[in-house]
Amino acid sequence: MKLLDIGEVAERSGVAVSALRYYEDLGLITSIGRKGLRRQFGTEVLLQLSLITLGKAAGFSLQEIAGMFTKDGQPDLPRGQLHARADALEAQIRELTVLKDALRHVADCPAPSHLECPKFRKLLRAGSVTAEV
Amino acid sequence: MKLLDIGEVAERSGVAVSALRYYEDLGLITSIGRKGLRRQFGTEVLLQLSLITLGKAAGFSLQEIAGMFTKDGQPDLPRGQLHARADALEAQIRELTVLKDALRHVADCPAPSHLECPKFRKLLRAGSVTAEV
DNA sequence: CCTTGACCTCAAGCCGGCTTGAATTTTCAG
DNA sequence: CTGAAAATTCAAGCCGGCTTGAGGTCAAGG
Repeated sequence: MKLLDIGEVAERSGVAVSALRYYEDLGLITSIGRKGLRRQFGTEVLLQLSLITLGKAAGFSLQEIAGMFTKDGQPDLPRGQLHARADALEAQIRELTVLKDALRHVADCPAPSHLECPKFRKLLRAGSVTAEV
Repeated sequence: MKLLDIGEVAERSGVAVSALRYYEDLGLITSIGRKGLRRQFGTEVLLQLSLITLGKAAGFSLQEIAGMFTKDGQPDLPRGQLHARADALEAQIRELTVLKDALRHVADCPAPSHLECPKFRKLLRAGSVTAEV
């Protein structure tokens, strides 16, 4: 199996060298061994990094992601947790959609004060972002 | 006009007292004056806080939000910026949707290794979250 | 009048997720 | 063989957005 220097992992994964060391500290990835001082990574680390990046984008913390790999680096994905996160993402998507519409409305509404526009207020309320004004 | 103690503003806006002081430091909100030591706020601060909360939810930084109020606290919303942010939100929504689908797929796909499932890989690529594996 | 609870200021701390810097060591191309 | 490029460790710093703590002040109800 071809071994990769940390720099090559960084280049191919798009993850900074310093971040890779940090991930190794956290136990998120593992180097196969050393050549002199230098860490050597197997190519499977690239797949792991894809999953890590995916997990981060989905809003998991690094700690949570760490819990999704077994000690030997195999993904071990907790179905329930994933569905829960997917549900959370759906909720977030709905929220962001409301927000986006509110933003467009604010940008385009010719009313003197948005705060008095009933449509705008309704949008806000739909987003659970409102004080008791 | 009725004046509000900071505690009442906190209660009615859902924003912590410490956060309100912080916002005042940043110039995001303004107290009308003091009664003794105590800040007194006008009720319009509640509307401002709604907008601030909205802006935060939409991903604006506090600095950016500060730029959306005139010196006298009137909203002064930069249309272009709002549309740009709405566009960004749309992009984020698309990304999150892909993510959500990927998550559901991972949770349900019976394949031994998700990393080898073509459908999963396709989902990942669609989300621009992939390394050159 | 006096207590008490809400308020005040200021500096420091916390969170996650890295990045940066300094001082070294090693590898590899020429 | 040599010298540059790339790697190493470790501690400290940075970011935004607050929160916390210590120590002090004050207004209003009983």
